Amino acid sequence: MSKNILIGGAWPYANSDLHLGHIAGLIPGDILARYFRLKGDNVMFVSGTDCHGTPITERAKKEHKSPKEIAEYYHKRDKETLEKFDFSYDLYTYTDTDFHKQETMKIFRKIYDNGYIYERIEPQPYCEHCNKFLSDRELQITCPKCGQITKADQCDSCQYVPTIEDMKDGVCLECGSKVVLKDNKNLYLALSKFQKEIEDYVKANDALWRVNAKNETNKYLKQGLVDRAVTRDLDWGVDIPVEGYENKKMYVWIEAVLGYVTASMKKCEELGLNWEEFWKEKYNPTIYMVHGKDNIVFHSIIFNALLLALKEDCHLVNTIVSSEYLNINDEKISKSKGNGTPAIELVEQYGVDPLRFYLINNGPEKKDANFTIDALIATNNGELLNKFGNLVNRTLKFKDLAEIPNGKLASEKKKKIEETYKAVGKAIETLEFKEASNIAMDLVEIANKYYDEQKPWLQKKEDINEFNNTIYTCATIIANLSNIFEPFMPSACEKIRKYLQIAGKSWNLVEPQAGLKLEGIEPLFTRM
RNA sequence: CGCGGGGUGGAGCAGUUGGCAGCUCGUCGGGCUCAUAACCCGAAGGUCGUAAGUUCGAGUCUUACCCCCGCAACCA
Repeated sequence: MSKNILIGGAWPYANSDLHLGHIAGLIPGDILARYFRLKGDNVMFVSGTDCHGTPITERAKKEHKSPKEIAEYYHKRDKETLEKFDFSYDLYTYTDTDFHKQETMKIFRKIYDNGYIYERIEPQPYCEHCNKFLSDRELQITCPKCGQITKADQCDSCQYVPTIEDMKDGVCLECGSKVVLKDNKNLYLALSKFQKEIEDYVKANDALWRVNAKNETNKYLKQGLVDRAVTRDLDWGVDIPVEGYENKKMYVWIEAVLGYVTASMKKCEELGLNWEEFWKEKYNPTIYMVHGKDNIVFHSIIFNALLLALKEDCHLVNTIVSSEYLNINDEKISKSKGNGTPAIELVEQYGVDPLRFYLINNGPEKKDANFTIDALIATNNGELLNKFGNLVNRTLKFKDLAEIPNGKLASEKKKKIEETYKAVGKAIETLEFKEASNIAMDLVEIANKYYDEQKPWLQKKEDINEFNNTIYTCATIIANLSNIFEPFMPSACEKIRKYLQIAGKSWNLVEPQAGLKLEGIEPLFTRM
């Protein structure tokens, strides 16, 4: 009975390299995707690069490039980074494709026709010199509360959020001219109409959500959902499929979040599948959204509201998988501190498995976590190499051992393996990834203990049958570790499968072939 | 009364519905030699930030207080 499972990884924004914090927040998605595939479920794991929005146009202007050039550069770079981290996306696309733009426009139009997107005319700061309406962040005002000069989205020093009245004396950040207030029309998404439905939905689904996801979402619900403008006065983005809005673009969060839908449509189209299996109520899919804590409300509230507004029997997001933040050397990752080393450089230097395992085992699952190179080295040498790598090596490269002996799997170890599948699976399904990796590692320790108790180096001289059983049992444990660790460290698992000629991956007990020649066994991990 | 996160053996952390305080590393002692000097066994080390309360029982619930961290922009 395979289930339809849609997993959406947050869309990286195309204006800087991905750093380790991004990877830490996205890795749970890959764990889920790999695990459910092993279980035989019908998985669709999608993401892509978010190409639109003001920060990219600002950056393009500064570098005398087009927004498209910036977006394409970072899309390529992010895609390569994610591949090097072994992310198993079914499709990693970007929002500037014609397909995405066409489909999001269709969805937008449907929501408009359904009456959940409506026009509102209201005064907005306008720069007569630049000849354009200014967004809050393009406007400079004197804060009426504390008197400081600040951008108009929020006061830099006292956090006050300016009203439209406060903006009438502002100046354009770009040219310094004083602005005027002028009527502008924008389209608004009627979030307020979904207050009740989203409240009920959250109550019914949040059992597995992290505390941060519940709190953030409830904070907004408690304040009452406020309608949000979904059009922007920009020239870079997705067009508005409504008459009279030819010179505006779609609010980036609206179309970016719809990327989960368009990407799975695209992939299903390529494969000749029906995308509705992952999104429509009648197919009973399970939907996971994976991202950092600052993305929560866009997925728990706005995205769900869009799905509701479509009125097409869409299934809502079941589970929000929201990570906390990763600090580097006890400091927040920031460009000004220069500690946001591009993740791609780290993975090239230290290898994918150690970084993945570290981020899973010590990552920001429930609270902010810290990353240091020393801790990475300790995890690599102590946990991975000394325990896991050594188990593989001492078994498969036992002195003068040429092939997997014809032995018998110790029954209590067989039981242990089966229990481990169950326990790791349960931990993954309840989003306890740190716990899951610990349980998996316990099996490694059990195997090392068993090895020492059996003393195969003595058995080999004294009782060859016992020796065969010991090595066969350990080889079987190793074979199953290649399944159990697959969601965490796919590269190392691939190596094991190659050594033991395990054909398929699965979430069931496998046994290696007795008589298999043991050749070309290389260490799984390298000492740092 | 701005918001949020956190204080658990030397370090880093786990403790989900209250029920004998756990894990990894480090330290000390022992065993083994198959293995990338890796592995295994044992030991020391904590009044769980402070105080009061609820309870047969509190790291876990309540209240007060103390301390640490983040909160312009870049930024998950």
